[in-house]
Amino acid sequence: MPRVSGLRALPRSFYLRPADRVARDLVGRYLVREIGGERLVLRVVETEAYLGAKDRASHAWNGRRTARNEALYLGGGHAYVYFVYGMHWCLNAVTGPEDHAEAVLIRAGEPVAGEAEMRRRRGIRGPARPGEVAGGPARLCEALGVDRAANALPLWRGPLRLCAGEPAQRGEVVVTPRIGVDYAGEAAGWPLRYSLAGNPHVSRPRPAAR
DNA sequence: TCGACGATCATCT
DNA sequence: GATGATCGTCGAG
Repeated sequence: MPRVSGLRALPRSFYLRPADRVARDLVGRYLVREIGGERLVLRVVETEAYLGAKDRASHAWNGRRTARNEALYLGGGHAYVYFVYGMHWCLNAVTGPEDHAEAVLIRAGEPVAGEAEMRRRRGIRGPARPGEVAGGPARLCEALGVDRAANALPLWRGPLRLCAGEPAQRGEVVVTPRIGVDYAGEAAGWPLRYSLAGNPHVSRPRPAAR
């Protein structure tokens, strides 16, 4: 398990860059969740960038703006949490200037602190296999108790925040197409998924086996 | 071990 | 009325 040293929240300026840059830079950082008197910490091992209006896989494709995705337009550093498939929540960090609607989907994390509580929230009894606790965007949200209530929260402070810590080295990050966006035409092939090479907590490691 | 499929519902057409 | 930025289960090999 990685060491945690001085969890300082990333400043708001960290997010005021294009989503692909932020997505790459978030790998290896820490996601801290304060809930129910517990501190839960994950090391981010997998992210995906969504590029807003020009990106067919994005909820903001073609300028779409609805009550559901309103948080995407808040500007860099805010959380965008949405509900999918009738039962799952997914967490994004909005990036770039207000109204650009770019974001980074946090897809997987490695438990660093509070793993027992995360297992409890996930309904896992006994030891968890690698990736079982937070290997996947919906699993990650369930483990951290992230749902609609976390939508639009600021990530640079408060009960849900992204913190510094050693970012991943250049050669440690694998870049591949995004997961589950086959419907998105050309955008489906864009290399916007970033994961820690060989890390067992990454979701769906099989297609990215290289 | 792997692929197929059903669950389940907010959101949009 | 259709469709997901998913996951767990089940059956086949």
